[in-house]
Amino acid sequence: MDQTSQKIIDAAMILIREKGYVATTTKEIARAAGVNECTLFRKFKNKKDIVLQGVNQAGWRANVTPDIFKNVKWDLQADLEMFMRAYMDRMTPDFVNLSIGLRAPQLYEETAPLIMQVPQAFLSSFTDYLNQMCERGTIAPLDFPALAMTFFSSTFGYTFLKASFGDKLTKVEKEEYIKNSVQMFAKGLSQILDE
Amino acid sequence: MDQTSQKIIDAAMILIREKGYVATTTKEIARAAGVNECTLFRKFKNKKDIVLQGVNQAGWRANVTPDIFKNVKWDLQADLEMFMRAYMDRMTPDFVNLSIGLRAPQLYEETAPLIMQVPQAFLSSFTDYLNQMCERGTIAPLDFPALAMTFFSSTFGYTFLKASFGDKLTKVEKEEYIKNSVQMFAKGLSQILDE
DNA sequence: TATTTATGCAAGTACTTGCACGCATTATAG
DNA sequence: CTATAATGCGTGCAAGTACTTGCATAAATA
Repeated sequence: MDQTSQKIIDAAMILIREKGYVATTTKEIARAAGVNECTLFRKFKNKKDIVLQGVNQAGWRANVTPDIFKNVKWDLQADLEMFMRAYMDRMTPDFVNLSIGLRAPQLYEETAPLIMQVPQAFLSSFTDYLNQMCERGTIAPLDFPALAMTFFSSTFGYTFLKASFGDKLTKVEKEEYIKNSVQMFAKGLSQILDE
Repeated sequence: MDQTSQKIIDAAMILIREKGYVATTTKEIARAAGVNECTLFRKFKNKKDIVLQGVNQAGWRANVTPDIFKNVKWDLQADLEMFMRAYMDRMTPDFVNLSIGLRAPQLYEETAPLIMQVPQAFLSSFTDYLNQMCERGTIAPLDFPALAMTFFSSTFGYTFLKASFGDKLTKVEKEEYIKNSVQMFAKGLSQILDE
C-alpha cells in the first residue's frame, strides 16, 4: 500500500465516521487527503472500493481479538473487569461512529461480517471462559451463551450510548460503570453456588 | 395534519429507516407516498422539515414512556422482567433502524434530544424504582444510577445487536435472554442483603 | 352555480455527484 | 542523466440532487 493510497483511505474513513458513507463525497475525500480528486480513481476502482480496502485494514478495526482475553486469572471479579475494560479501551467512540457510518445499504452487506467480528470474538471468548470457570467449579452450570450475551450487551450498550449521547444521557463514568456492573455480575453469577 | 402530508411523512420515515436520511431522495419519498414531488414542497418547507415533523409524531416514536413502568409489583424478579420486556416490546428493530437512519449531521442535533428521550425515561424510571426498593428494604443501598445504566445497557444492547445482526450474532432468543438476564440481575442486586 | 383549494404534470433552476480524459509537472529508478 | 511512473490540474460529462414555477384539472366549499 503506497503512501498516497493510504492517505486517501485514512481521509475517507475519518469522513465516514463523521458524516456517514453516503454524505461523504469523493471531492471531500480528495481535499482531506491533500490529493487531486482524480487520483482517487486512479488508485481505486470507485468510492466503495476505498472504504472496502479501509475496513480490511487492521488500523481501521477495533483491536478486539480473542488473544486479548488470554491472560485470565480465574478470579471472577478480576476477569470480568478485564473483559469489560479490554472491550471499552479498544472500542473507542471513533470506532463506534465508524461502524455506524458504514451502515449504508450500498455496502452494509459487505461490511457487516467484518463489523460483527468484534462482538463474535468477545462472545465466544467469554462463553469459553464461563464454561471453564464452570468446569473449575467456580460457578454453577447455567445458560452461558445467554449470560455471555447479557454481559456483552451491557458492555456494548454502555459504549454505544456514551459514544452517541456523551454525558447528556448519563453522568456515570467508565470506571464507575465497570466497578458497579462487574460487582453485580460477579455476584449474580457466583451466588448460585452458595445456596 | 391532512391525509396527504401524513402519507408523505410516513413514506419518508420508512425510507429513512431503510437507507438513512442522506440516501433518501425527495423523488423517492414522493413516489412512495403516491404524490407528485412538488407536492412535498407545497406541504413542507424542505426535506428536513418532513422528517422533523415525523419525529415529533407519536406514531414515529417508540412508545416507551414513564407510565408503562407504573404497575410494579415490588417483586424484584417480576419487575425486572416487566421493565426489560416493556422496552423490548416497544423498541422494535424498526425503531432502532429509524434512530440510526436519523443519525445524519444535518439533523442529528435536532433529533438527538428526541431519540434520547426513551433511554432517559427508562433510566430515570428504573433508578426511581431501585431507590424505592431500597427504602422498602428489599435491596441494599448501592450506586443505583450506575446499576440502572447497566440494566438498561444490557436491554438496549441486546435489542440493538439483534436489530443489526439478527440471528447471525447470537441464537439466544428474546425470552431466553430476558429469563437468564433478569435472574442474574435479581440475584446480583438482592444478594448483598443476604450477607 | 361560483370560487376557492388541492393536486398532477412538465419543465426548468442551480448545484452536486461519481467518474473520465488529456496534459503538464514532479518524483523516482535504472 | 534519462526514462518511466506517479501525480496535480483543469475541464468535461451525464446523471442526480433539492427545490421552483406555470398551468390545467379536479374536488371541495361557499
